[in-house]
Amino acid sequence: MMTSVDTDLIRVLADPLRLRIVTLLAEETLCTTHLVEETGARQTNLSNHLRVLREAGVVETEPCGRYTYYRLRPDVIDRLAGQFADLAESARTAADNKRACP
Amino acid sequence: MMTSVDTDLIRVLADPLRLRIVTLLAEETLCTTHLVEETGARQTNLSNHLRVLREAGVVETEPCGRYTYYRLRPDVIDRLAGQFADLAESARTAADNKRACP
DNA sequence: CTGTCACATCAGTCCAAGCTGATATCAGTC
DNA sequence: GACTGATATCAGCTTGGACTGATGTGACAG
Repeated sequence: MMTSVDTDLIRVLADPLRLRIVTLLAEETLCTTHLVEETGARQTNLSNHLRVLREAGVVETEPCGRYTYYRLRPDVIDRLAGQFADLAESARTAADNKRACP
Repeated sequence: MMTSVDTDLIRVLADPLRLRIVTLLAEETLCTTHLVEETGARQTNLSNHLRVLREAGVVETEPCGRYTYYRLRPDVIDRLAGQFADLAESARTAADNKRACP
């Protein structure tokens, strides 16, 4: 069984600011203005990161007048958690597999 | 409750080659030579990545003569899986929290 | 329709980090 | 000791991607 983790998804979450955004969105649904306040990042920068998160399917948007709400998609995060759990489980099972030196 | 994920740890795992190494090590304990064969990467490159993984505590080494065995630490991966699971859980709970527009 | 505000896009800069070749180190073998 | 093979370290090159300022677009208020 070759448990593999979604590389692209991790890379998306590996940026400090993006992870901060995701953490904030795990608590409540916010729009860009709120995120600017919370993170202190420039609007342009934030907008770029939100685009990455959106294209990766990590967040979904809900337009509301001239505002845009961002919501975290729990299933995506859950899938990732599962992949890591499988990896850890696999490592535990194969703890004593040691390939012989060539 | 502010569930936070270890940024440094994710960044370490966000590299494709490093994630490949981790996946291989989840199946069996290997030494550098094996990893060179499996991944096709140069020895120097691999050694650099292994250093990063070692310093992050993701893998542990076991010298064996002139070989060095690398073993994955399941607890570290498990902790990460738990952090993501918490994040997803938090997002589910707070699904309807929507901060009002300013 | 005009101004303002929220948000996205574009073009350019800059730096962290991945990759490499050369070299060092250390363990076995002869 | 001399030699070979396994692994680590070093210095330099190069590139992806994060950040920014300027600008575009679209929605609401007046």
